[in-house]
Amino acid sequence: MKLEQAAKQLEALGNPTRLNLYRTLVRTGETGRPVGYLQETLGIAASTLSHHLHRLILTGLVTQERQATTLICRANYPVMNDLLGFLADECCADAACGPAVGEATA
Amino acid sequence: MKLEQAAKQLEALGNPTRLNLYRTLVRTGETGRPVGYLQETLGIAASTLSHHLHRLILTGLVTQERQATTLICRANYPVMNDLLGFLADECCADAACGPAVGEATA
DNA sequence: ATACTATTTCGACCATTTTCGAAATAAAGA
DNA sequence: TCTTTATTTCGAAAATGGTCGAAATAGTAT
Repeated sequence: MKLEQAAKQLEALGNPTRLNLYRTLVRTGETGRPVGYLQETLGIAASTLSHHLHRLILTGLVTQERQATTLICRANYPVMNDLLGFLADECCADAACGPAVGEATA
Repeated sequence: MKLEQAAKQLEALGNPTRLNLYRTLVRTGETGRPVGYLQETLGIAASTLSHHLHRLILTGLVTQERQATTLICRANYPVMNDLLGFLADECCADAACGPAVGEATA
């Protein structure tokens, strides 16, 4: 994965409101949640939520699907996994993360 | 891990310059790198680097140790692991994440 | 003390972010 | 069509971020 893209995704998650929002969606699972539900749950202005949602969608971390008048939001798990993979590759290339990390020496 | 703290760390990594810097340190391993080396490698102003370094240090992702006149910077692997664990927990707690990335048991 | 090297802090500038309420749009129903 | 519900876009204000060069500081050696 490209560093630029990873940075964008990390930045998207690097805001408490968005991380909370994203966590809600991740925990929800494939069924997803309507925007309105998220707005009530998070207790922020609809326009603010829309803005954050947009940012998450731009990075690919979240997807939306319309069902009648409501928009269902879902966490995009594969994208999350790619991002985790990027971080893990940088950190745990050698799987020696737990103990210490004698990585590049070998 | 607290959401606020995770958000701060993600935000710290969510900037291309800092992510690049952090990646360099992660790949370097326990030996670490002097600030001056990083400055040359990344090709940014010393003051800019210092600013970014400071942010990474504040979140705990990077540590510094003085050796004579030079400061050695190192990635703080345990902190990275905690962050990965937080993300993995949120993602793979019970949802169907394709390939498991980091076993959050760490 | 003086000088030298390595790094940080300061002061500034411009760009981006976060947030809100008001207004606009989208979809479906009466 | 006209309403109602759900959500986004617009406009704007305050806060934060990223960058640099110049000046200040920390540490060591002479």
